[in-house]
Amino acid sequence: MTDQAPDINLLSIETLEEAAACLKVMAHPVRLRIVDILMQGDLAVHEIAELCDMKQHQICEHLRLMQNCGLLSSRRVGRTVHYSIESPHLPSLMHCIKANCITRL
Amino acid sequence: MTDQAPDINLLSIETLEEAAACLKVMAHPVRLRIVDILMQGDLAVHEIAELCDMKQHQICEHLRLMQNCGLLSSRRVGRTVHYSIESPHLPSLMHCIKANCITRL
DNA sequence: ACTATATATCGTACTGTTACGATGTTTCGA
DNA sequence: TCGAAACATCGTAACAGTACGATATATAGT
Repeated sequence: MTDQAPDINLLSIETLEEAAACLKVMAHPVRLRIVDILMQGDLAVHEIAELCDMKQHQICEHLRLMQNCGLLSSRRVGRTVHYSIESPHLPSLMHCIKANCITRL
Repeated sequence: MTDQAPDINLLSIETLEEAAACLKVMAHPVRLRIVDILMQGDLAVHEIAELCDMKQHQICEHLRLMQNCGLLSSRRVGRTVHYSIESPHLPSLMHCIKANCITRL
């Protein structure tokens, strides 16, 4: 005989997958740094690349990934493209990550 | 000539990687469900597996992963093993995830 | 028009994650 | 001590994420 599992409120599969997908996007050191940088002001791709000490095309891909999720937005300024925080949730999420994911969660 | 990147406070690589590793662990729908369940009370592996509608050995691996990170702890009770939240940061992180990663971040 | 700068994309190789069946270990009760 | 239940681990196959060089597109200045 198997004991019955207790009654518990479950989040729906869709909700869980949505949250997991969001966390997956944030679960990369370079993308965390990009968000942290953009929270201090909008910047062009080559400036972000310089601050991250990485090739531009790598930064591009991380930016594209985050833009596709609605986390970031971009606007062209002459030859450069400036990225900025788009999601209003992103700063509070970032603060929470700093508060809870660092020095051994 | 390349314009200089502005002066900006950067989180260290170690900090970023630590935070990313923590997020990676949470970035899975089943593991989110397990944490959500355990926040409502400690349970045995087979009960968690039943609630998640998954095989025991899959749940075991997710539990082990989270226990190895210090997120969960376990104690044996007769034939069963009960898992519980170990990290004091986990509940607040979970609340933040629910608040900021759902319905399109 | 031509060139240099800035950004974006593509194909591919590499690496890590996840699922799954099979097998091993621990504990309880007959 | 034997069998069943509960939990854990292993090997492997499938899959996703990442990095990298090469290449493409867009813009400004000459």
